[in-house]
Amino acid sequence: MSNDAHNSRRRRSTEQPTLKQVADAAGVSAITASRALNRPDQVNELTRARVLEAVERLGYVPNLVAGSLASARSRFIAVIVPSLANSVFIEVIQGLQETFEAQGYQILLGNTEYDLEREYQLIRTFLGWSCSALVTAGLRHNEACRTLLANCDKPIMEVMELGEARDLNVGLDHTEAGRCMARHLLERGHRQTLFIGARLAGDYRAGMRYEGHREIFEQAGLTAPLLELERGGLDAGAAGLERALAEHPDIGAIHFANDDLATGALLHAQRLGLAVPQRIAIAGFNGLPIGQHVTPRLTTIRSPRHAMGELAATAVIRRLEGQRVARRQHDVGFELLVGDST
Amino acid sequence: MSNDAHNSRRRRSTEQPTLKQVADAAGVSAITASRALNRPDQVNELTRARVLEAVERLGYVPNLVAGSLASARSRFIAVIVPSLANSVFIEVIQGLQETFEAQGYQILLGNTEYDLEREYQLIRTFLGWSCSALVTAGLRHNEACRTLLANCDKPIMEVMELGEARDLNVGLDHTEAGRCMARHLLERGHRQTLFIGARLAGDYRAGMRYEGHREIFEQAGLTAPLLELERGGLDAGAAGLERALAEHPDIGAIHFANDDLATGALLHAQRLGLAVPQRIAIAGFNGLPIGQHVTPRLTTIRSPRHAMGELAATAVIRRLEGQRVARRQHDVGFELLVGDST
DNA sequence: TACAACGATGTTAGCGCTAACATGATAGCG
DNA sequence: CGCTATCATGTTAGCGCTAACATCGTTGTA
Repeated sequence: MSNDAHNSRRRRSTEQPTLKQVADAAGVSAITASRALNRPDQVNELTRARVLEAVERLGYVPNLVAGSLASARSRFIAVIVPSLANSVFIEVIQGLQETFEAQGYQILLGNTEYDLEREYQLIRTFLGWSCSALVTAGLRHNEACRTLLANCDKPIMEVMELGEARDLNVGLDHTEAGRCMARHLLERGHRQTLFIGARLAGDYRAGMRYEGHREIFEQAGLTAPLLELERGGLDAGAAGLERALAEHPDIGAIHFANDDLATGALLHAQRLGLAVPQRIAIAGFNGLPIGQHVTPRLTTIRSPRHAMGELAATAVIRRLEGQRVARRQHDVGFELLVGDST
Repeated sequence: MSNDAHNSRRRRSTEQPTLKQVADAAGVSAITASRALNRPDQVNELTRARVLEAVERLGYVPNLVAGSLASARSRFIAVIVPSLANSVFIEVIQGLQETFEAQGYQILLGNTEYDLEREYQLIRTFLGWSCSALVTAGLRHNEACRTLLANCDKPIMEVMELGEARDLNVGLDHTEAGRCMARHLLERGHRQTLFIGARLAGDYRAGMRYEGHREIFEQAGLTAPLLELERGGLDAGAAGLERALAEHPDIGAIHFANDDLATGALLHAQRLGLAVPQRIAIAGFNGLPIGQHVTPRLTTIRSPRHAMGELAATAVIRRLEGQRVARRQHDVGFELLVGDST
């Protein structure tokens, strides 16, 4: 005995009401109910009111999966970053999220852990979710990933750095940032300097800053040695300072790849009783708040990371809405914050 | 003239190959191809090899939207946090993400900005995506949200704090943490103390810590005034210190709601030439690395946030796989880190 | 008055995949 | 040898929604 019209092969799992039920309750067809919810201007105001009332009464929650399948569009934006441990990416994500969510897009966040193969897998997954657009941190991808991106007609936004982007690009010139800090150190009279970074294979943008740094010092006829650490963070910065003093006793300034390292070193110098910048000058990158609170204030470079996220999202949204994007490439620039540590 | 069998109402948008095409290329039916990809043990090894070869050759990317609709299951886990600006949530998210992604689940991240109405909207959206489970930070939700959660048969995990959870719960007792620090301050001989927090309506867990703090001091016959700031962060901590000294000149110790505020205050005290802890003792909460790098080291409470995420994810996964979850409620505890600032 | 133009709504046919059931071949066993 | 159990694969019928086309009344216009 079937208690239903045709229970031959039913498999509705949840008892959630469907759009059809809402439509029946409102006395309209399913498509009208759909339009009432998604294209309000295409239905009569009274009809819409009845549909909304039925939605409310039945506690209808639209099945977005079905909607995406039918329309071949989801309102997902894939966002792929190499790390969540680094606050830099968090700030960009925040800018992206605020802007996208305000327009009704949902972010799908992927974390590659600096692994390009994982990036490929993530992009595959996200494409499988018919995401509307892709935002990735960085311009470097592996072969498979480049193929996937090339064969995909969705907007692709590459953020953080500037360069030969596939499609849209919002970022800053890291090589130039490295040059900028190097020039500052030179101006301050530092001749014996060291660049300290961590895991530069992954954080290749730090490597680019080192290249800029080296360029300037070599132009001045000076060497610019590099010290690469196994890990990042405050502890690593402190350890890096120790190693620097041991391996390069005559060093006068250290250009750190980021503020975490630099702050760790600066606070450690305090503990060691080393005068900063007299005995050793310290510079960072990122312009994190902590750098402006330590004494002496850290010399660093600040980039508009939140704005970078907003600008990137805005450009993607314009593209998705079929509008022209004014600039495919946008340099957000950076700002040298001269503190008292150099 | 149709160049296709029946182009009456075609609307395939992308030219992405479908599972059917893969199946044809491999000489099997669609369902076999599906099984080859999703239930490898249910198909013959050779058949599977042929399917995988076809997948590779055609560059097939599974349409996860269609799969989810058909199976009424997605591999999404909704994760809802009140803020991304606070590194505390980031660490929990990292723990969640690592664990979930390792099991093939994708995180859908929502940010409520401490707004319970936004939380409701996010949960609606995520349910619309047929997420497999929901992880939310905190036990407080608004009426609509509670209804939604009550009528939803998916695993629900509430993290960060312990209490009357709807389903699963992993967290720590914030009231007890507040008591713990208060006892420490009492032991150190501090009688005139002040609790400083920011935006406690949103960060109600800080409010719970204050309640614990007050309880202990009132039991000792002492008052425990509260100073609430408009904003958080290092700057706010510095400003809070100034206000505390102005409004409570006889104060000997400040219990800050978190390490950001405490560190800001501690570094500002340095600049002001105030001896910490002799003139003013400072305590925080969270156990952030920076607190262990400043001089004097910050007294604080560390909670295992990364582990909290891992444990939460593990429990949810067990539930999803139909296994029994040993403990519906799990207290991850906390640890008093006695520094030199108290 | 006839006809186009438009607005509001409905009908039909999928989107690409998988659950449920069906089938057929092979193995195991008394 | 007939029976059931098991494995590998196929057929059918949706999942819940929306695109595309169709319909029907109402207006405006020559």
